[in-house]
Amino acid sequence: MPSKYDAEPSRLDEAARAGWLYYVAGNTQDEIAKKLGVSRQSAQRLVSLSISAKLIKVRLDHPIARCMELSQHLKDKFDLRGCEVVPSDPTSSSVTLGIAQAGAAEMERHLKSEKPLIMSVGTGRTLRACVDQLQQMDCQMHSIVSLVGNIASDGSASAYDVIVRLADTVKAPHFPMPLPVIAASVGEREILQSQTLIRHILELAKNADVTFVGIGHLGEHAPLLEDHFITDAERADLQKVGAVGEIVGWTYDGEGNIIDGHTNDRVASAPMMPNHNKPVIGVAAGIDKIAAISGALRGKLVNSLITNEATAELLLK
Amino acid sequence: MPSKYDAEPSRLDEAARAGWLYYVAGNTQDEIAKKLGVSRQSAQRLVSLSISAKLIKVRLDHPIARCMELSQHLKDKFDLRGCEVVPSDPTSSSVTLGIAQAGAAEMERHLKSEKPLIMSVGTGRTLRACVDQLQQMDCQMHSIVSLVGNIASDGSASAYDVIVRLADTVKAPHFPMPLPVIAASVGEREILQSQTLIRHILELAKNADVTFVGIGHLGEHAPLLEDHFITDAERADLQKVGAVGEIVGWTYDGEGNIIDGHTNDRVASAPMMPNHNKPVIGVAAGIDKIAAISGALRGKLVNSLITNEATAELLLK
DNA sequence: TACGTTTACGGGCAAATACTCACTTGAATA
DNA sequence: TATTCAAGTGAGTATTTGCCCGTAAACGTA
Repeated sequence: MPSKYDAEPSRLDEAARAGWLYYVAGNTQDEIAKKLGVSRQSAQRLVSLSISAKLIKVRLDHPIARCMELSQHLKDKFDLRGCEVVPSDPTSSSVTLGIAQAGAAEMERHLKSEKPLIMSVGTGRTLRACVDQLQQMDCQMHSIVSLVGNIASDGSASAYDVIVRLADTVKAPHFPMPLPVIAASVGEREILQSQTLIRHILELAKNADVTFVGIGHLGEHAPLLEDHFITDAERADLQKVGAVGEIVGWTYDGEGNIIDGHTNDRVASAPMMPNHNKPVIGVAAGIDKIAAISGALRGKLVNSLITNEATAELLLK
Repeated sequence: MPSKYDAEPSRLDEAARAGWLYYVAGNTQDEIAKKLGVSRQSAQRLVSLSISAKLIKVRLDHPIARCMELSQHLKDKFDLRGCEVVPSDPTSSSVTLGIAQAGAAEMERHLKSEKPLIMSVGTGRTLRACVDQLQQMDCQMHSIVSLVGNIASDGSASAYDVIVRLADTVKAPHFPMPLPVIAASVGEREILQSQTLIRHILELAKNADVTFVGIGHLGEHAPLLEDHFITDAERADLQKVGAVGEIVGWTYDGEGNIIDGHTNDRVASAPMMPNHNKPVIGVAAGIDKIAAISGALRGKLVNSLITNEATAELLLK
């Protein structure tokens, strides 16, 4: 297997070099071509590769007035510890655009801490996008624990495996939860959660110093449904009793009250802790998530929010 | 008085937004212009402002990034034409690992030139390692000339015969210097260097288009000593008068000034040319060479450097 | 060895971007 | 009120970049 110190630098090494020269040093592609001894076209390919391989990470470091304003209003209205609003691109279809970078920055901020901390994380597309924006770090003193099972109904590991990727990038010890999101029965949940290993993980999660979760809606394309954790009948049922959103599998109504019974009887995730005294950061945006986010904020299921401009405006309506 | 949450966005806000749309969301400046309701040129100015105001932070997440940064700092600090820093493998004891490949690549880059050029080379373990990494080429139009004698004190050819191996690999006419590195006396040097053949070689060396040299230290295991070109007494003597390093036999102090007298009176190598206007590339790494490399850079005995990460960090201290 | 397939390369060109210059605006000042 | 000056604007233009496409080398297969 080729190592990092291979005689000939891998294509990615060259791409990194080209990307650095282009974005950091401000060379033109012609200059890069000359320096690396390749044609201009090859240099262009390398630069382009450095982006597509996610080697280049761009962030905006400026509080845009409009976003600051929205964030302040959200903080006031929902009594939040923190709130970050990133600009929206009205024409972009990507919901995680911008959110991902902001989420990653917030994660890094916590992970940079000298003293060991426990970070707990949920799962989902949004969190995964955040984790993809993280820079490599060395966080061996921290621990990362999953709040939610990563076993899909068919037994495979979830496609949005946030924790492994996260721990991999920041080189931290991690504790995924080898459980389904929702157990087959109440009894099964009892049995699963009584395992020593799982109890240890749940204990860790309870003591987490900071928590990052995504927020799922229960509409037509509910993540829980799309990932086959619940059936469409169950979803319809939940909606009927007023459920509007879901965090790590726990469904709740418009006021943020955890739904009694239904699938919640079988959710194997770590329990929600409304009004938690540590940062619990929800990362979510999108028009179809408005009700879900609003509920989570009202019920104080999360006490911090990272979202975008458009979503923030709707939440303040 | 305008508050932080003023409705009216400042120019920097607009710049931030434009920068965000450009770098994070990937819009073209035309699209940004449309969205912000300004002309395309203004959009360009905003984007450009977002960079010059350092609102946009670009990071390269790859081990190479550190090397690029170090290389840039070295270039700035010592006013170098070029500088390449290769990753260090902290677990490897080999000092030439990586350097050799980088050096070979640099040599090849020059040798690929269509128009005939003269390459002059020093000697030593490091250069030998570079040459061993060269690929076969056909460079009959170029000439390769040695800067330094290859006759050891016992009359044998040096074990690190760089030039013959180099010329052999790239099939170029070559001019080794049939001299000792250090003549027995000042007079002997005169006689040796007055030979027509030698004078021709020295003339060639003076007109070299590119030069590659190793950098030797004068510590306990100084190459000059180990190869029996100088005695331990001479070495101690040189150290006493401040010599820290040596290039093709010429010893110099911490500021890169060639030592007056001592062994330098008898060095038979081509003369050093500080501040040369052609590339003079030093190839060296290792903790015991720090002072020697630093001196060579300060005195502009070389104007380009190929080294490794660990050495680069120490040089910048 | 011959042949089909994949991969990378570089020429060329249209789109996108950066830069220059002459002009406008508005605030400060004589 | 006139003048100066800094900052911004749009037009025009040169440079840079992104991408298509034909060619060639590399690779796997028969």
